[in-house]
Amino acid sequence: MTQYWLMKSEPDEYGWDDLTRDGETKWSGVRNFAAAKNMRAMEKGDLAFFYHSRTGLAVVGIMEITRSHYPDPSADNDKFVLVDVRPVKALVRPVPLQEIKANPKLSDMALVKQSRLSVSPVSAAQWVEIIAMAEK
DNA sequence: GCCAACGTTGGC
DNA sequence: GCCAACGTTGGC
Repeated sequence: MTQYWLMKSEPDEYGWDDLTRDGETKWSGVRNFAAAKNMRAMEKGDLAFFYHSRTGLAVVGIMEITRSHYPDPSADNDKFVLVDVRPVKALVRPVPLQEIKANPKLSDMALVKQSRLSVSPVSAAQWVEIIAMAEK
């Protein structure tokens, strides 16, 4: 069963355009236990939204997890992991945080409830809802 | 750029 | 093991 996720990055640091240019990237730099736990739960083939934080504030694209978690060589212990991701496609229209917050169907999203969590789970219903919003 | 929220660290 | 201090994130 495919699981769904949402992963944040600041577009100034590493944005959707960088990912599409690279074709694939290692999702690194996560130093938060809750986020790392979510990364450990990811499986190859899972899908994830790419969210632009700070200066973008919108869900912009869809990624696929191409490699499940493995140790982060830049971490000084084994608590933190990496996954590999590739871009699947950009959303027809980016879905802004404002609209997500305004949508009662999405009020339970970790993105809304726990804004600082950089890697969070998305339910199938939430996933479908955001795709629908992008196609409006 | 500011600051609130919250996760982590470290002294006790 | 608790909790105050500190650091980081991310919306505004």
